[in-house]
Formats: sequence, C-alpha cells, structure tokens
Amino acid sequence: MDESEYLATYDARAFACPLVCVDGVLFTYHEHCLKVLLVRRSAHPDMGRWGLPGGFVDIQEDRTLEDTVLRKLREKTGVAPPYVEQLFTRGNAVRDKRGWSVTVCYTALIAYQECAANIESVSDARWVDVLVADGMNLAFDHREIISAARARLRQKAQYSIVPAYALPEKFTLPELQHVHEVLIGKSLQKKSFRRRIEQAELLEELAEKRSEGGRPATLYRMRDVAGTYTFIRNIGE
Amino acid sequence: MDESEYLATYDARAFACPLVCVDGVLFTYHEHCLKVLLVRRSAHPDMGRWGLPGGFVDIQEDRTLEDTVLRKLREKTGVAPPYVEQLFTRGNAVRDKRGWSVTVCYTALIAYQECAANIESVSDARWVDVLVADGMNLAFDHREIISAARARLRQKAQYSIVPAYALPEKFTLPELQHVHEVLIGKSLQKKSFRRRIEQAELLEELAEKRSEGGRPATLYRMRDVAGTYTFIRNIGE
DNA sequence: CCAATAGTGTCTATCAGACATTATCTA
DNA sequence: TAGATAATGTCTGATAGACACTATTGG
Repeated sequence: MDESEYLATYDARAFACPLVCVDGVLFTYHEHCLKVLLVRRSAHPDMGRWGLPGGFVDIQEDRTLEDTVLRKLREKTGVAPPYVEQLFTRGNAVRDKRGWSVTVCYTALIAYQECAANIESVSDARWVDVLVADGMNLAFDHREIISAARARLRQKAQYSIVPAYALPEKFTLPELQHVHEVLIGKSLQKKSFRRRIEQAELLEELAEKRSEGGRPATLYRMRDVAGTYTFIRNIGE
Repeated sequence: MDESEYLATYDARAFACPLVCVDGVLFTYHEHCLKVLLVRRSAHPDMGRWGLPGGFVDIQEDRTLEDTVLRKLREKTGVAPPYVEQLFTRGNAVRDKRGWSVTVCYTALIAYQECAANIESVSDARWVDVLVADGMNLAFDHREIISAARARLRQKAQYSIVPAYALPEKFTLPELQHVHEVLIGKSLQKKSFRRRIEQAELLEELAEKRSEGGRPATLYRMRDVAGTYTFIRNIGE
C-alpha cells in the first residue's frame, strides 16, 4: 500500500484519542492588583463553577491552536490580546471527568481598559484578583494552571518588560514598575528599574505627562523590539 | 440533567478531535558534538524518512503525557533519560497529512554511554549530529521542532547547568564547559565558568581524576539541586 | 510653605570577561 | 625537558542595590 492509498483509507476515529482543549490565562493590571479573567461554566462538567476561558479545538473552524485560544478569548473580551504565549500542556486520564484529556494552556496579557466594557456587560465573565482566585474552588485543574502562569510571568518580570502588555498603550514608568513589583512580590529600586529600560532603549518617550498628585510622570510607549528583549541579568533577586 | 447523568451518556467520539501525539527530542553529547536521536519511520505517512521518536497517546496504557514520551523513548533507548522537560505543543490542520494534529514535544537529555548499546543494536534508531540533522529532510515538522529544542537548550546553557544531563554521572568541568560551548556556539572563559559553578555549590567534587594527555581533571557529580538552579546572570553574552 | 510623587547622582557590591600565571600529568 | 591540559590570580568593566538628593506638581 502506498501513502496516498493509506491516507485515503485512514480513519482518524479508529483509535481512541484524548479530548483536546485550550485554556487561556488572561491577566491584566488594575487598581494596583493583578487580575485574571474567569468565566462561569454554563455546562457540565463542573457546571456553575468558575474557570478559565477555553474549550475544545474546532477542527473545522480553527487552523491552529493559536486560532482556538484567540477565538475563545475574543468570545469573552471582544478583542485579541496584544500578548499571547503558550504556557504548557497538561494531559492525563483524570483531570476531566469525561475522560483522557489534554489542555494546551496559554498566558495572555491585556490592558484593563481594552475590554472593560465588554466584560462588565456580561455576567458570566469577571476579572478576579489573583490572590482571590488562588482561594477559589475552580473547575478542573484551573487553579494550578493559573499558579503556573503567574510563576512564569514572575520570571519574565525579572528579565523582560513583557508585563507592559498588561498596561494600556501609553503608560508611565512608575506604573510599569508597580506591575513588576506585584508580580515579583517585592518592591524594586526605581533607579535600577529605569536605568536598564533606558539603556536598552525599550520605550519611546512621549511628549505627554500624567499627573497623579505629585510631579507629573512622563508617558511612554513600547518600541517594537521591547516585547522580545531579554536582559542578561535579573532584577529583584 | 445532572452531572452524573451527563457523564454517563457522554460520548467522547461525538465531536471530531485532533490526533494527539508526543515527540521527544533526545540530545546527547559525544565526540565533541551535540547529537539528536532520530528513528526511521516504518509506517505511513512519511514512511522511510527519519524523524523524532514519538507517537500517539495510548489512553489505555498511559496515565499522563509524560508516560507517553517516556514509553516512546524507552522503546528506542531501553532506558528513561534523567532529564525530560516539555518544550511546547504544536497543533494545526496541515502538519500531518492524516488531518488536524497536535504534538506535545519534549526535550530530553541523556549520557551517550547510557544507551549506546541499545541504539547500536537496532538499525532504525541513530544518533545524528545536530548540524547534519538540520540539513536532512525529516518527517513532518520535525526539523523545526529540533531547532526550537536546540534554541531553548542554548538559553538554558546560559543560566543553568541543565546540559550536564547530557553527560555521564561523573564528568569533568572542562567537559561540561565544552557542552555549553557547543550549545552556545562560542568559547567561554574557563575562569568564569568554574567560578559560578563553585560559588553556587552545584557540583560535588569526587576524589577521582581523569587524565586526558595533560594534567588530570577532577571528576564531579551533580548535586540534587543542580538541575533546577538558575543563575541570575547569563554567561557567554 | 508642605505633601506627594517623579526622577537623578553617586557610591558600593557582585559577577562576567580577559588574560597571564601556575600546576600536574605524559612522552 | 617539552607539550598538553587543568586550575588559579587578578584586574577591568558592566550592571544591580542602596539611598540621598533634586524636580515638579497641587493645595
């Protein structure tokens, strides 16, 4: 039998295969806290519980796994987040009561304002403080997945400015520093923080300033390279 | 309908699902080169081509995805590698001619001696220099997967001593340094290399030495913590 | 003026890079 | 002794930490 014959007669359903779904851990920064997007499950299993936005791959609709996670996030937020990165994949016989299941997990970041209107208008999706989420009884293994996403993002806060994607397009350095501080879990030296960002030329200084009770802070915007830049030395250790 | 009713009547095959397989990128270090384990495909599709060890998840046999990759690697090498880490997951409609497919990829490291006998005894598995593999026409998207695994391992060589898992239990510092040099693609200062490993107390110095034409080199063994330790500053930048 | 927040100056500590020097083996 | 490889000494440079200082706003 040659390959074309083999393919013509191949039946993908002949062998039992795991269920394949995708989950998105979408973070934002709002009111000095890191928040994660949770949705209330409207179907079995774990109906009524809160969990991560996600669902099965639709092999008709989606061309890639990224398509799936973007589709799921857009359903809840109305937009595509500016930062989406694969976290890891978990697959085992027990995580889903329906049977052997695999979930490909993504970490995503977005500005709060970018989708606040969409989320406030629906009752089945909510921003939840990560500290609160950590104490909730979430669906499946979603609590562990959120923990792992936070841990990874914490690492990134030490050697990149990826967390800037959790802020609006224009932001101040003290704001960005505070996002990093919340992620890392300790306060940072503002001098060190500014110095490395300036030296790597990661941000574009804007003419505008923003006042917050004291001296107005300069607004910045990320340069194109900023999302992929990694420092050779960690901050906050 | 309550959850138990739902689960009792749930049919996992009712919805078309991607094929789920696992691929392992097993590296070793031998004769001053980084090698990757390739196997010759004995079945369609891409029959006859070389590719990564891997295959479908067996939902009867495997409890987790790690079980699957370990099973596949053991089939080819006879042993379980001391280092296995998930790399990423690729899933799309086109990578496998049989249809929408997802592959969960793992990077693994092992000492050459650990499985040389097993691999030499079979003709369908072979260690291939990564530079050679990069020029081969491999099955599926396996060439890209190997590239990504190398890139990730290269990063790890800069801030950890994970590459030590590609060596036997006992090894010398110049040996380890050379593995890092091959991965990073440039020579390193031996003083810098030794200094950071000594300071972090990652290795246990053994009484034995090994001679290689000049002054004998001290043998070392990894401490338990050494595999997870990360330096706060990169080497070789 | 004071309080608050933004931003700078400058010293120190740590650690990688560079490279000369010493140590220990074999032929 | 010469050649080879292992290991150390020591200086320099880059960059994070610490913290005092100045700058710019509102009240």
